[in-house]
Amino acid sequence: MASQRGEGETTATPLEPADRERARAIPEAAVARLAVYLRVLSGMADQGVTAVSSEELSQAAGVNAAKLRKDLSYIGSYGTRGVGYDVEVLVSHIERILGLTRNHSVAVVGIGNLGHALANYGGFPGRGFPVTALFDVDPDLIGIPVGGIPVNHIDEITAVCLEREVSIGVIATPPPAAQSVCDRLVSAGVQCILNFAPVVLQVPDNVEVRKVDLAVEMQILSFHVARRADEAASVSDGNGLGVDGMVIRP
Amino acid sequence: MASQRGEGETTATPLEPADRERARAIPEAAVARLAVYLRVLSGMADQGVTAVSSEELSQAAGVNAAKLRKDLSYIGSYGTRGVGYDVEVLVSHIERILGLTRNHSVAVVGIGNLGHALANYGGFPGRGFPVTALFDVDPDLIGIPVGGIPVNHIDEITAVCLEREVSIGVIATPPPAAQSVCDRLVSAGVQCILNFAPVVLQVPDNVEVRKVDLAVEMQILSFHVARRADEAASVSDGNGLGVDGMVIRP
DNA sequence: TCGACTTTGTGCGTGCGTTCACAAGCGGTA
DNA sequence: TACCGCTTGTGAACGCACGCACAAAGTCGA
Repeated sequence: MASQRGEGETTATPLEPADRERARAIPEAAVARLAVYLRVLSGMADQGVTAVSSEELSQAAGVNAAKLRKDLSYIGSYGTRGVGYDVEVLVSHIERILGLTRNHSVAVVGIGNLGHALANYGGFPGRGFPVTALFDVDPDLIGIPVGGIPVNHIDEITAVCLEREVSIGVIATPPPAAQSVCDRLVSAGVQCILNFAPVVLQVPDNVEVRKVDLAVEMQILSFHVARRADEAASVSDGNGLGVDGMVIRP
Repeated sequence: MASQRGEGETTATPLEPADRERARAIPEAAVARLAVYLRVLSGMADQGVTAVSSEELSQAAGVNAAKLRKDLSYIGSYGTRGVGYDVEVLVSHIERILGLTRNHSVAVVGIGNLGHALANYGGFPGRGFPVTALFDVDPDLIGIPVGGIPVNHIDEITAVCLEREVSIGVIATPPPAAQSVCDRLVSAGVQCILNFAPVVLQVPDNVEVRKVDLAVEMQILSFHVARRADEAASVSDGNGLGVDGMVIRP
């Protein structure tokens, strides 16, 4: 982590002070949507589309057109009134704001089913996220290359992360190991963590954690299944009476 | 597997009308947190803890205590003032609200790296989500069991989903196939979809979609890396010190 | 050059979700 | 039984984000 930004020359495009100001003010929700816009725009660019209106783009991204324009306004005014947005221009500005002009070296910890899948994505979806280090505790895995990267023992995490300038750590371990792995990543200077383990991680303030929690996602869906089923039931059973005779539906 | 929910008598515990009313009013964000509370509580129950205060529970779940109490109040008043909550009671009420008293049969479409990983979880984290069907287009995969379930051809999706009463579809296909798979799931009567493909799915209003988007997650982290780097840069124009006094430039 | 049309950028009202703060309620204790 | 301390449950204030609606600003055709 120490020399992530090289001295003198850096591969990353630094943000203009005006943009810094902006970046600080972008709502988290808008950042997530910007990433979606970026993907849609990239797809359009690949198909030779050069210009797009907020209406078209918003529809492709599945959001409200006004919201999209507001989101884009957070990063500056790069549209042309009466015409729309230049796809290339928008792509490059979103990439810049999202920090995608620099490479983010990724380490995956826990090479089980999920870890394998993640490692094999190799250079994550959307590029710019090369997986450069893999870790596990299983002696049978150490040294075996997965997706082209040999697996290191987890004890080497600090040294390897520093050496390869890992900026994002992905935790794909069993739940009991997650917090300990997290602590090690943090002490190796990793400030951004993507956590697949169903555990609430405790981290210092200066570390950013995003969690991907399958169980929670499934349970949210389950909630909706149940809600739907109950709505259907309450329509079909037809008495509209609550537990103690209280009328729920007027 | 065909008779997961018997005809006539259902294994699912129906919600009382009073709870139905409540379930409808629970904010989406709160539902997600309830799932987290549930996991923490289950862990506590396994360790023999029988009672817990909102303060303890909120800390373990990584949220504000007041928010936790409000979240719990959405599902009813099951705490004891001056004491706290009974773990078992809370677990069973959250399970009921989230619809976890019934089994939710899951189909995974796209048996690549990720699909394999998902299928092998076998009965999803937290139980209650048995994977009962797998689909792919690759002829080499058809019939091969993964995690105990043989892979079906995707053309059989409607028949198999209906037969096995699939209520949740998981899309783990390459992006170009996702929308088509989604359409097929919907026409097979699946109303809840968990989408891992980096595509914005278009679905009818009565279908619930949750998406897990690795690229977006990585890019959000990237944004934070960039923001941090810029903050450090704007601070360090002289002292070379980072946020917590750590030397960024040796 | 002018006018009509199109689309952006944004000020503002609205609604939802979070947080605060306190009254209500319960168990323990004298 | 009456009091005390603790914790819940929730009313109310706050803040953020969404969406509307419109002015500003640009293009295109005449």
